[in-house]
Amino acid sequence: MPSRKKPRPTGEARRKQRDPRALSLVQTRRQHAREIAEDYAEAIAELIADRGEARVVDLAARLGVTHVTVHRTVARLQKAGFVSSRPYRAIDLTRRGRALATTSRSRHETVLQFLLSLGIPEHVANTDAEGIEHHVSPETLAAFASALKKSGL
Amino acid sequence: MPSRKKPRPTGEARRKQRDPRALSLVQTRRQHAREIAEDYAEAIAELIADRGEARVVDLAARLGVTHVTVHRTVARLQKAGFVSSRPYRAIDLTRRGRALATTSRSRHETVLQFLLSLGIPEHVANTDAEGIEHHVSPETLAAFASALKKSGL
DNA sequence: GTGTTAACGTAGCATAGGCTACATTTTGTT
DNA sequence: AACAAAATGTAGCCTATGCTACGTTAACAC
Ligand SMILES: [Mn+2]
Ligand SMILES: [Mn+2]
Ligand SMILES: [Mn+2]
Ligand SMILES: [Mn+2]
Repeated sequence: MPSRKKPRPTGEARRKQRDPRALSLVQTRRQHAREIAEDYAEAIAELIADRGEARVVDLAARLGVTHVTVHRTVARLQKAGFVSSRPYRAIDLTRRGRALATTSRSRHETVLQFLLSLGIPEHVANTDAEGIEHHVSPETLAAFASALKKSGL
Repeated sequence: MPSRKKPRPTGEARRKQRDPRALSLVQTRRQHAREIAEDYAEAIAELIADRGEARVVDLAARLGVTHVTVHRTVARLQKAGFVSSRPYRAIDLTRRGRALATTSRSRHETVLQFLLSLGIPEHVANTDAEGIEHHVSPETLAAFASALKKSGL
């Protein structure tokens, strides 16, 4: 038996061994932290493409929250480097924001098409895809795309 | 042109027409609100099955959070009627909690098996399933189960 | 039985992300 | 130019969910 002398660290560092499955839950929480950035980036890019600009009210209507929530969130996303905005002006994506929008949109579309290919009704597939998209690893995304290609033939 | 006289309601009730797609995002947020209850119920049921009881520390290790977070969350779940607990004692599921655990566990398992059937590596499938499970409608769940049955033959 | 320690609980802090109510600015109409 | 309305911003509230630090209780070893 090893003679451990070191006074164990305080706080949560010791404790019962962390279950390895906990990593999946931690990862899921990280994905949730990124989820809003992804949905906003997608929505902003879409609004700019469809109407030339993305306004706070448009985002609010698109995302189902109040303009106040959008305002605060945009400020946070700006601090995080995804968007740029000035008072009373339309919202723009930074280079990083555009990159996020592109990959998110593509992944969202793949997930949606995959669900539709399983025969899920459109309305349901839309909602499920909105949630699922943020939890799909590159591996799973590739598997979805590949299954889609096969079924699409 | 209709002569509208009514002073529009204050607050956010008027505003630009809400995009119908916003409903999906609202639904996704609702699912997130339920997610922790589902994961806790699953974990508690599992611990009880595996070790006879579910302790705060075990849940913390299983879920990847501190015991403090577990403590507070359990209190909230108790208020919501999913668990019962008393100071310094093990945590129990109520009837409702057991029902939630059962359906959550089953859905989780279906999602996981479906991903595995697509050839996703186990480690990745575990993590993806952990996030995806909470966003799978009954329709999609049925489609997964059905695809699984076919592939399983 | 006493002492140590693990488990549990509490206090207090932070961030994210919802909201309403109200203030300000911009924009469009006359 | 002036007014009305829409858009945007600000103040302040709430809940959920994470954390560290520290106090208290229960369990176990001797
Ligand atoms: Mn989404
Ligand atoms: Mn689960
Ligand atoms: Mn989960
Ligand atoms: Mn999610």
